[in-house]
Amino acid sequence: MSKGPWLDDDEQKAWRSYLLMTRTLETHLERHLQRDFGLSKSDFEILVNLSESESGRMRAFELSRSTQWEKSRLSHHLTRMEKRGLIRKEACESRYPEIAITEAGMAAIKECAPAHAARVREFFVDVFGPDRMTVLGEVSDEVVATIGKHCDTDCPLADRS
Amino acid sequence: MSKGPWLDDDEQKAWRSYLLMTRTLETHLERHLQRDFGLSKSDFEILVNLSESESGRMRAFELSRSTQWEKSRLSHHLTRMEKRGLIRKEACESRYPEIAITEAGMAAIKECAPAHAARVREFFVDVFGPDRMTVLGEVSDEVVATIGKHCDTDCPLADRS
DNA sequence: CTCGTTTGGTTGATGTGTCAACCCGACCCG
DNA sequence: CGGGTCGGGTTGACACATCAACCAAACGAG
Repeated sequence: MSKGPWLDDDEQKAWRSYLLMTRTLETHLERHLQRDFGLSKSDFEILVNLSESESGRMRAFELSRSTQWEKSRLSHHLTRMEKRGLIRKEACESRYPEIAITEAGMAAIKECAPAHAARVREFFVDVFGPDRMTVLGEVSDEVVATIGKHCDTDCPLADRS
Repeated sequence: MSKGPWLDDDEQKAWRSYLLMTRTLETHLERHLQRDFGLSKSDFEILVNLSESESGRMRAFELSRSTQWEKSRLSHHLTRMEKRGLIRKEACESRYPEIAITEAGMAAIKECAPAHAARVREFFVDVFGPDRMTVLGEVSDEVVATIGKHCDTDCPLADRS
């Protein structure tokens, strides 16, 4: 702000390095997941959430909250995942279906999680090292908080679920 | 490596903070671009590259190299952008068409670039501050290099253009 | 009670990304 | 000359994301 909107050369350079890094890392992890286990990043995210819940079942809006996905995206993706046998929508007493992870879904995530974690460690965590990793965690939270503060009063990023 | 594949609690926490940050920042910037200027992140990336070239025209494979996109994605997106009048594919002497930015495309990016840069500054660069930003740039390059090294000998991430 | 609003969720249209297949000219090797 | 194969690019089918519209039950105020 003190320096106007534009980025100076150093800032540009660092920003573009960051952009390249996030893209490279993301595509690398995603391709690995896809080609070795047939799971997309989205599949993985859903399965992680379900498998970390006690009962292996959650309501759709809980998933929506924890993944930050739009409800329609979630709905579409869940029907696709159901078709592939990774989850099941099962009716329960109170009107809305619960989303349950299937045996196949559980097996899939148990199989790929260690390899995925190993890649995250090898290509990211270990490259940063403990100190820089700690700093990254802190500053990430700050960035999220800053955007959140701005959006509370300005734009509807907080998902109109 | 010394610690096995799994992430410990601190690492998990930092990693998830990072994931949340990248997603939040990306969707925020993208929504802003879309709603205020009608441009997607992809449009923006193409237009930046073209507008930064001297002549305002590039061959498709140059764009492919600098954006790191697959050729088919690029081809599809360019035809869509041409339909919207942001670019033009024009024949030149040597067999392949050149991609040229149009007046409309130039106008679009000139209009949105300052606001975009301002948001990057406000929500990211200024939150990091100069020191942490410098470190981020360095470590980003290291991560990219690490992944690149691994993929040279192992998997075809380097786009089989 | 009834009407309006909120909440949880689905649907369809459309835009975008990915994969595999293909096209075609150039270049190389026999 | 004849056939690889490589580089640059297009195409079609499909998976995925986004947006707006819709639906039905629940809630709240008049």
